[in-house]
Amino acid sequence: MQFTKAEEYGIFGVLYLAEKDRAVVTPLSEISKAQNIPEKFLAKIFQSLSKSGIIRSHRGVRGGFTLAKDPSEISVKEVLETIQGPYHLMKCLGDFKSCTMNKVDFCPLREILLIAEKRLVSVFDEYTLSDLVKWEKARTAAT
Amino acid sequence: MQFTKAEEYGIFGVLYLAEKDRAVVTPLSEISKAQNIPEKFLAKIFQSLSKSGIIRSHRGVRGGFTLAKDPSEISVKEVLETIQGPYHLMKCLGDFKSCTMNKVDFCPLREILLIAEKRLVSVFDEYTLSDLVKWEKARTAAT
DNA sequence: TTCTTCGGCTTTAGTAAATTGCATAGGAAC
DNA sequence: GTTCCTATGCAATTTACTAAAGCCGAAGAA
Ligand code: SF4
Ligand code: SF4
Repeated sequence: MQFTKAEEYGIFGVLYLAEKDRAVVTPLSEISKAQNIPEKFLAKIFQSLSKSGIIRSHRGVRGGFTLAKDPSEISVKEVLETIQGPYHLMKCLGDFKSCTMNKVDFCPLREILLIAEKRLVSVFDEYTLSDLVKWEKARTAAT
Repeated sequence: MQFTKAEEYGIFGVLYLAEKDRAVVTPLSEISKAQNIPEKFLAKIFQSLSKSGIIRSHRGVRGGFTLAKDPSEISVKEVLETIQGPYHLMKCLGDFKSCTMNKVDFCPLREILLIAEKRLVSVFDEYTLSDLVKWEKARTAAT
């Protein structure tokens, strides 16, 4: 529900890959060091990302990770949801049954949360990793 | 950052008041019982709401709470932010200095979070308590 | 004075996030 | 095929925050 370290780390992890050539295999240790992320934590995150087909893993000597698709085809939403599951402002938004109070039939708060969440998630769906990389490059070029 | 019980309880608490005539003084015990909220928890929430001028407290025998303004003048955002402080998807959005990684100059993730948060909060700013009451009444009338 | 209801503070319990550790498996290099 | 490197998988820990309860004091109507 909230923005968590895992998500932040995940984004920066894939972003690091997105900034390189897709063919370059990058070990976890390098990413972890470059982005200041606890290595084991990033490992767990990358495991999920690998399973869901966003990145590809390569074991053995000189192994590591590469992006599985082009950065322009990976939405921010995709990355975030892979890491922490569907983003919900409150559990009941995914399933009305999980309402903690006993609003079995109707809940005005839920209505407004649905609207809010829809707008929120749409932002993450609109942007891709290549957008982020673009912004960063534009910024460093400007200075 | 996340939607918390306190916020949910707070909304339902004021909503209970909003459904009544503004002149009626309602004790915490009644609200707590009607909405299934731990009384002491609700007490703490109402304390903040009282301080920020959303509701008014009345002590002594037959005391309790009333709304300080008309429901149509109380935005959902106002209530939520009173309870848990400014809503931020990540701390750095309020203050760049509180960045946990060392992105001192620029951060692409922050850019996208700013956009997302703006859209999210705008929803809560658009609706007032009277909107929620209206929805509820429309619903109960329909069934 | 008395009883009721809010006010403010402290403490406890519960839950989830953040991090670390270790033993295993796959695979390149030689 | 041996060796070394790097990911994989699971368990355990620490930390942080949420949720809730408790206690005593203050205000105020009856
Ligand atoms: S009371 Fe409303 S907002 Fe809360 S969990 Fe139930 S449906 Fe969701
Ligand atoms: S790295 Fe970016 S998103 Fe994360 S705290 Fe710093 S500014 Fe915010």
